[in-house]
Amino acid sequence: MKLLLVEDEKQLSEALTQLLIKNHYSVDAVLDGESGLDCALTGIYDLIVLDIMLPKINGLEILKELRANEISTPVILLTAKGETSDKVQGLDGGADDYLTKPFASEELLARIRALVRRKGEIIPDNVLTISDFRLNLDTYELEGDSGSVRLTLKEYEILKYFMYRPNRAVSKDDLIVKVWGFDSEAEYNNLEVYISFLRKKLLHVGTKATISTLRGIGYKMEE
Amino acid sequence: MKLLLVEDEKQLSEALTQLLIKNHYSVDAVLDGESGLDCALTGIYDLIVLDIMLPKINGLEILKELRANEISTPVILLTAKGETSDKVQGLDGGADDYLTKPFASEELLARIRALVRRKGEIIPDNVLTISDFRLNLDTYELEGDSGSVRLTLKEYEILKYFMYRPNRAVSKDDLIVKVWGFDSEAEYNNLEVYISFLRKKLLHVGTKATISTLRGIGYKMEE
DNA sequence: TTTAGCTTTAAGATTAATTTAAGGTAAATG
DNA sequence: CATTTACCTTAAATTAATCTTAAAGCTAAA
Repeated sequence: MKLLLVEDEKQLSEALTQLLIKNHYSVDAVLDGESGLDCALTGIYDLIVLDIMLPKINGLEILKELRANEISTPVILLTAKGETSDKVQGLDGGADDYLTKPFASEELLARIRALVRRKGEIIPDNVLTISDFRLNLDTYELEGDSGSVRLTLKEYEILKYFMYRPNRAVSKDDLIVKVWGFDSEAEYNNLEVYISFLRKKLLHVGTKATISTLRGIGYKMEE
Repeated sequence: MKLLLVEDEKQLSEALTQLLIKNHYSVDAVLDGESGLDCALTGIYDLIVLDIMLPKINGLEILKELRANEISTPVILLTAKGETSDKVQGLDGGADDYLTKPFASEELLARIRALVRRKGEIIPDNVLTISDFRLNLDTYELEGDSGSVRLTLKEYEILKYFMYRPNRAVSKDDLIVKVWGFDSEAEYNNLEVYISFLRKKLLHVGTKATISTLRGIGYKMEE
């Protein structure tokens, strides 16, 4: 998680940098608006902490420029006490949150956490996760610790069905109805072939999860 | 979790209501199609169990009306035996699942769980409990204080039969009919072998419950 | 039309559940 | 007490379900 800190008061900048590093963020700190804008425009940051009062270019202009360039990195503005108009302008200009100096470290950390989280919610990652592997619903890819594979449509649908019901017995009939349709002529063997394919792919991406067979009952995905 | 039950056979309706309440669902039951549609249109239910043959408005029409009003509450249709065209129409019309009468309670519960789960909620496993051990109906596992074991299909069915009748005598003939089917050629010895298997597994998971033999009568599971 | 990639079919191999069978144990009977 | 009968337990045999692979069949895109 990479943060950009744009703050000209050297002492405060260093203190915040220390604080953020201690909390496992990777931090780039710059001391004036011009450098701030340059860095911010790269778009590589997960979040920007931006002071408003800055030499050369002020924070609000940076923010405006950023949004004009369609960079949607979340921004927390730091404003001096009482400057309510800054706050309004800032939020109107696309800031995600603001903090009035002086503030408690915990306050800043909490807001950073909230924004980083919110970002995750705005762009919901369409991924189902079970133990040590993931099924990416957007790309039809099965992702594990030692790689990822494309799944075909049938493989995907079968695995998805399992992933909604981890550690539960699933009957072949139910699976066939869900994947091939209720009026399909698909035989058990069709499903069995795909289970075989899936097991290979699960192995290939290096997950510990397995599809175990329950003879006469069906299958069960075990984490 | 709020369910709507639309079923005109009063006896069945009441039986199902009891069953669902026992399984911790909150249930509204109505006896004709008109009321059914009114209730369903409120959209407050998490799932609807809908009979097809109904007075006033039939189930398929209710379903159609619902979907036309963009109400996407999951629907399980109840259909009389053999009415395949109903089934086809129903699933085409936006039903999520269907069940042919007569059906086992467990079957209905399982399908409700499956549909509700699809909405992303976590549903606890369905488990039968007797004194100090449990039969997990979703995983086919026997769970005790000192571990759990997989049961095979026959073991599972026999144990389930006992657990629905704790401390009661059970005849061998009944068990054989239930597990092997009424026209099976299974000998008493077949059952006896499985009782032996089960006793071992019960011991293994560390329960105090036992299956005692009643000479000339059958067996009894004692807590 | 050709091609590539899925899906289905089919057949033989494998494996685990189930059944059979046989020898032993304990309860009931007389 | 002897004997019958029901039941238990184990291991081997059988059966049926499932696995796996390869090839054939499809379908949509090039």
